[in-house]
Order: sequence, then C-alpha cells, then structure tokens
Amino acid sequence: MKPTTLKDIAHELNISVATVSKALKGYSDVSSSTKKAVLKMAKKMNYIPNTVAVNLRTQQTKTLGVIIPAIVHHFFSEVMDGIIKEAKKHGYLVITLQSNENYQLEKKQLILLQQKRVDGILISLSNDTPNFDHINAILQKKIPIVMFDKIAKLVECSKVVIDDKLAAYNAVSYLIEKGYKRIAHFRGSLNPQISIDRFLGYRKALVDHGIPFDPKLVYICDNNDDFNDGYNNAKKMLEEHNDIDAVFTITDVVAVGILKYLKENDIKIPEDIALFGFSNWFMSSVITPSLSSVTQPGFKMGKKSTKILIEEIKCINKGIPYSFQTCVLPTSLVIRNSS
Amino acid sequence: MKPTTLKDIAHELNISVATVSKALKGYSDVSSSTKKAVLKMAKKMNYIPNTVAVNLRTQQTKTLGVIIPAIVHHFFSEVMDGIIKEAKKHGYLVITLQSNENYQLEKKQLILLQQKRVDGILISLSNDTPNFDHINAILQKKIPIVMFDKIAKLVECSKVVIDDKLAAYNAVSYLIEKGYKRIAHFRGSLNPQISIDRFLGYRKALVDHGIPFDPKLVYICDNNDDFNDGYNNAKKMLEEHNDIDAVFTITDVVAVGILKYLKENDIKIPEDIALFGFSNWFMSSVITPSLSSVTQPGFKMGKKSTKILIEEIKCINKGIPYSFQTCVLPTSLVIRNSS
DNA sequence: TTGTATGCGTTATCAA
DNA sequence: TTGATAACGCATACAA
Repeated sequence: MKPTTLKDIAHELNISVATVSKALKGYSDVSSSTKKAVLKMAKKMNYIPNTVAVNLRTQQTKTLGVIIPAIVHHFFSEVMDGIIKEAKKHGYLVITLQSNENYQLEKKQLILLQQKRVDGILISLSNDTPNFDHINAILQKKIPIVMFDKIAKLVECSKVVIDDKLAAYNAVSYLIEKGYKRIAHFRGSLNPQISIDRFLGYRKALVDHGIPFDPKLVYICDNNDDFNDGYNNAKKMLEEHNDIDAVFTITDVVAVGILKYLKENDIKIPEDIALFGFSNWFMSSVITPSLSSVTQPGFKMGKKSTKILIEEIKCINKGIPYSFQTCVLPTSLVIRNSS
Repeated sequence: MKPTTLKDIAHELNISVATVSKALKGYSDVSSSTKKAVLKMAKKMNYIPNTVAVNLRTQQTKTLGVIIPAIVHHFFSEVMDGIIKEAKKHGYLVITLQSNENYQLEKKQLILLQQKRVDGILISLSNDTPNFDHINAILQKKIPIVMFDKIAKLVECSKVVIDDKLAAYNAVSYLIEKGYKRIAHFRGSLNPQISIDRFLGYRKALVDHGIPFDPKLVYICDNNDDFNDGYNNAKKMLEEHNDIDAVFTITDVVAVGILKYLKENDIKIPEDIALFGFSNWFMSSVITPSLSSVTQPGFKMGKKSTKILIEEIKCINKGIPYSFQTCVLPTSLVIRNSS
C-alpha cells in the first residue's frame, strides 16, 4: 500500500497533476470548485506530501544539521532543546550528530550533512579539532554555519557565545574579594577557545588584584570525564599543595568531583577550600554545600544560534546579502554556599 | 556554485551519466579504465552525492525519526546517545522531535516524520496520550515503529522496556526488609504505563509483606517538573502525616526535591525518613546523602530499540516477514546512604 | 482556469 | 562495456 501521490489524486479526479498541486498549495489560479474537490479527495485518500520529492524539486530540505561533542551533557541537551524548538517554529527539522570530541569524526559528520543537503549547520567544535579547513570548505559552498559555545575565532561565520574570559574574571575576582588568596584553577583541554578564555580570565583576575599567577596551581581536565578529572586532580592538588584555599573550575561537574574528594577527606567547604564552578546546571543548587557558579544559558544559546542560521538561510534563498554576527549572551554569578 | 552532479562528471569525461553512476557504485560492468577516470574526476570536482535524489529514487531515506517527551532529561539524553550511535553504525541519520508531554504535538510530529519519509520511528509516549490511533495508523502503513520506556501495551509493535513493576517491587521490598513500615510513594502521572507499573510494584511489595496499602500515602507528581513536584509534595506529605519513615519515588529527581525539603527542615535522611529513587542518574551518587536508586539503562535502551527497528526495516525491504519482539532490559538496585 | 512539459539528481532496465 | 531512457513525486514556466 504505497502512499498517495498527486498523480493518484489527479487520476481519481480526472484532472492534471499540476492542477492538483496548485490547488493543494492554495494558488489563486484554481477554481474554488476544483480546489474544494481536490482538498476533499486529498483528505479522503489520506494524502501526505512527499517531502523528499519536494526537497529535490525546490532544492532545499528545510532541515538543519547539528554537530555537538556529546548529547549526554546537561548543557548540550539544553542547547538541543533550544535548537529543536526554534527550528520547529520555522518549519525546520533537525538532524543531530555527535563528534565525541573527535576531529576525524567531526569531519565525517560534516560530509554526511552535506550529502543530506541540509540547509544549514550548527556546530560546537570538538576539543581536538586542530584546524578549521573542514568548516571553511563548507562555508565556501555557501552553506551557512553558525558556531556556538566551542567556536573558532578565526573562522568567518556567525557565532553565539558567552564572554568566557569576563565570566571567569568575575568569578575569580569574587573569590579574591571574599579573601581567598591561593586560588587554583581546574581548566579544560588546551585547545578549545572556551578553555583558553576561562583560563585567561582567571589569570587576569589574579594579576589585576595583585596576586601572583602560579602555573603550578593550574590543573588540566582533559579526559572527557569531568567528574573523575575533578576527583583525581583534587587528590593530586592536595598532595602537591597544602595552602590552596579556593578552586575555580571549568565546569560544575569538575567542581562536584572535587567536592566529593574533599568530603571524603573531611576537608570543609568553603572553610578550608572554597569552590566555584561554571555552567550552573540544575544540580548545583541541590548538592551540599550548594555550588557557586556562572550561569551559562544553554537553551538561549540554542535558540539564538538557530534563529541566526535560519535568517541566513532566508537571505541566501532570496539572494540578499547578509553579514556575520557574533552574539554574546550575558552571564552572571550565582553565589551559593561553596564560596 | 552548485554542487557537482553526475551529469557534470559525465559531461567532463564525455561519457554517459549511467556509466558514471555505475562506476561510482563499483558495479562490475564498467571497464577499470573508465572507472578509474570517473573516480579521479569525482574527487577532483569534489563530488558529493545528493542524498535527496537517491532517497527519491530508492524510496528510502536512511533516516530514523525519534519522538521523546523532552530531551532535557538525563535519561532521555542517554537514550538519544544510544540511538544516534547505533543508527550511525548502520548508516542511518536521526531526526529528533519533542512532544513536550503533549498529545496533540505528538500527533503532529508523527505526521512530520511521515512527510519526511523516515524509514522507521522510535517513540516514547507523552504522558497525556489518551489513545494510540495515531500510532496504529502509521503501523498500518507498514512504517515500523519501536516503542521504548513509555510504551502502550496494547499497540502491536516491538518494544524495549524494563520491568518497572518488578524493579519497584524490589526497591520497596528492600525498604521493608530494612525495617521501614510507613512507606510513601511519589508516583508519576496517572496515564503512563511506567507510572502505573511502578505504583503497582510498590503496592504489591507492601501487601506481600503484610503491610496495609494506604492510598493516602501516594502523592502524584504530574507537573512535568520533577524537582519541584518532589519538593512541594514533601511539604504536603509532612503536613498530612507525621509517621512516614520512607519514600519511594518515580524518579531520582523527585527524590532530590524531597531531599532538599527534608534538609531545609532538619529532617535526617535516612534516620527520620529514608529515600529510594528510580533511574540512577549520575548525580545520585554525589549528593549527600547519596541516593539509593534503581538502575535504568538508558543508553542500552536506545541502542536496542534502534537495532530492532533497523532489523525490521531490513525485513520490510527484503520482503521477509518478521515478528514483533518485546525486549525487557535488566535493572538492579543500587543501595546508597539514603536508605 | 486548466493542462503540458520540463527538470530536480539519481538509479535501473534494456538495448546497442 | 556503454548509453539512452524512464521513473521516483513534485513544482513551475508556459501554452492552451
């Protein structure tokens, strides 16, 4: 039982396919009587337009491709929520692909999306993406890309981010003003811009407040396992230093890893060591002590990126020029009991 | 700059489109010399096959549709991870749609997926889906559907679930054997099967152990906001009863909501009131006290559902019959400090 | 107002 | 071994 086609309807009504098509699309040059007949028959035969055919004909798929490092991250699932909702609002569907923080995979996924002829692409880069030729190659083909969160500053396309450096600066400044002096930083991989920027913000805050920057207090969390990275590095940190009084982390989950280790070793938070996270995921308010953090608006980031992307697609379709924009979403500090 | 097509390659090489197509697909009836030439030219011209055209021609899209209530749930994001990974393994792409626990939306999304001509559909039902005509309508058209987690027992299709009733039974039995006697249950909406089954397991455990079932100890969490449902109902529960010594919840997040309220009111866990959750999400081991829970293998559920679905698609394509299967994934209790 | 014809990019059949 | 041709389902320019 194949799905009904325009041809079937036309045949049934003894009219042409063209007329059926026009009637269904509400064109004005169709008599209201035939239009009515077509609509009725379409309903009767349970006609469901074949998007694939439409796509081939119209040369657009009304589909967006998304590449994220991993969907099992509260932040990214919030972004996805925003993307899917905004896309839906404009009649777009979304195909989700994961890079697993793997450059080779990221490249492959990009090709898949091209094959699928998606109208545009949203991407948050993987940690080990060393260059951006694969991104630029697509941009060159006039397929619009919007980068969010983990972006590449050098690529010329629209971006949606937060001011990672400033946010980190504010968080660390808060710690300093609270009286903490030996502040460690658990940073992310060396590559990603967000990781670099948060580190720079941390360092600048120290320097601006007259605290010497000590590279030995910086620990790298790059095993794609934030919780255990936090836990293990906390152990290491305590073995190497006995004067740390606060830690600023790249991620809330890293902070939670630290928290677990500190608790196990009866180190009081924040009396002995204060904690300040990043992302402000839901659980941060629930753990004990509740975790201070920087808000990172994932849902908004997804919505905004999608909105920009769809605008660009529209411009391309209409042949009107547009310029790339970089949207910086605001963040704020949420002070809780851990600092 | 339009993408290269077979025609372009054929034109460049002065051969026919048919030959190019065959060469690219590795057919045997092409001389190795022309094959080589085609491959070379394809690479040179950066040929990327147009999947849309292939889809129209072959009448399949190599695309799966997924409908879940919401992606911003740790459990569902794990399921999605499993789905995407398994689909990728077989060369399928996945389109993700959310029902927002809304029946009307669920119906619409299903139609969208039909229009997209997805080869198969994975779905976890919304809470307020009152009947399954929309599901059956698709099944009738020979589009395979696999239901997971929130399924409808009456629909004839493959399903991947856990034994919710048994899991709940085991959890509550554990509590009883530990000595708890007045055990409340924070259940989910009235509609979904998982919610019903977990409740039935709870009740059966009580009865089997000679503890009278008291409907007044059952609180309903159906505002799609587990944390606050837990928090608010905890308040209500304490106002209405002063003898509760344990609570079994439909979800870990509900339990965390309760936990927050109990902590705020200096009620000791588990000394005054014990807690037992469901789903065993990552954070349950980290909060204080750590939360006992039932494991719910989201990733596996996604993988298995997808595997079954793709098998069914294959059968349909080959015209060989297949029978629906219901796969029950094992669960286990994880005992932590909250009970 | 309706219909004819063409093409979107492939694949596949059949003839050369 | 190669190529001409039709078809997948639809949209649209143009003719009637």
